[in-house]
Amino acid sequence: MASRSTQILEAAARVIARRGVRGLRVEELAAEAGVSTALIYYHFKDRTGILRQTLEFINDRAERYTTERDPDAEPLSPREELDHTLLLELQDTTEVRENSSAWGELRASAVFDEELREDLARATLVWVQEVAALLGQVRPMAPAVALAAAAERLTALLEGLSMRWLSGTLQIGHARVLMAEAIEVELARLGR
Amino acid sequence: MASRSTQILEAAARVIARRGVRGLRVEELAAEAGVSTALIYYHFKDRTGILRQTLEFINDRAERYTTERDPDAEPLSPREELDHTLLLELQDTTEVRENSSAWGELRASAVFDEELREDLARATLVWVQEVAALLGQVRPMAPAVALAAAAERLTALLEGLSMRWLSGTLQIGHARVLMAEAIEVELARLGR
DNA sequence: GTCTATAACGGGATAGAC
DNA sequence: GTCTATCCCGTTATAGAC
Repeated sequence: MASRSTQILEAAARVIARRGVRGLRVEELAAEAGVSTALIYYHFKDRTGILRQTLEFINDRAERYTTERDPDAEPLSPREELDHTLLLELQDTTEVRENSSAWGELRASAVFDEELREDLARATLVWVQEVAALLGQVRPMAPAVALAAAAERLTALLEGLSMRWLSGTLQIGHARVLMAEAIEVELARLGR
Repeated sequence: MASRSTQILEAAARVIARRGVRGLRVEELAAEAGVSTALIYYHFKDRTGILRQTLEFINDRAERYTTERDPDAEPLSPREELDHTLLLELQDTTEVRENSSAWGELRASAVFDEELREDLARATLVWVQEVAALLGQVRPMAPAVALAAAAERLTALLEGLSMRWLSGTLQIGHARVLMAEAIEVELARLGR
């Protein structure tokens, strides 16, 4: 059974996906969690505290759905794993939507908030290196700098496509096609 | 002499670059423009109206600095014009920074604000078609759908790189290199 | 731990004079 | 067209009962 705090954090993730970090209203969060606003303040210091812990919560959850795989399923080839990793973020499921929204909010907020930058830069670096490593498995002969550059482009593109999807500029299906082609394009270059 | 409305919009671009769309306070905007808050509401319907027109304003301005060229300079080749158009958005000047910040904010805000979506989608479409046309001049034999897809990827990548730059995750010089290489990569594919 | 009720305040928007 | 003054609503946060 999830604790009250967890229940509130889950509700917060849903509200943030719907309204954004800066659109989160404590009253709406309370309604979403089925509790009173006062109880929110019993469990969390203030609005900023809610936000910080929610982003942590979302990050942990993303780690789970990105990494975790059915142990009975046959292992993926490097190429499949690459596609899997990148295209997983372009799926219209509640969890991915919530996560992508929060990530986009975090990225956009960091432009005006020094405090967020370091965490964001570190998380981005980890992600880029992960993708670079996967690219390296598919193209073992490619030089490291080329792999790094391709990984930076693919992840930056994913962020761009994700924002266009979430902001209603791009259909999710089309975004996936564009992303898949981008992987092709980059691999073609790395394979020369 | 710029009109009052223009003066306010210029101030709005500066405030948005500093505080973000959601950090824009009408009072701060009034101070920045050197007028009263009431005058803002004389010239604009409401806060959302300010935002919408500012988007239009920065778009027009971007159009200007992207398109406009010294009439005495020799004309650019299609390829040069393509590089020019895309790399201009990755320059550390006040105007570009303001435009990119505002654009990123509007993109992020549109995720949670229906009202902004249509304008943003239209502006994006215009931009994508412009880039697709330039790509078509460099690769006249490429099919239209391939040109459109490449243009969507390049512009989405530019948005992604721009956000990383503005949020302090990526050096501007490196962002330019990545963008330039992306153009190479896409042209290589279109040229097959 | 959880609620109801409300204090306190920030900020969008307007009235009305000039 | 532009200002000063202010209204008033939405939101955060707390007090105090249970």
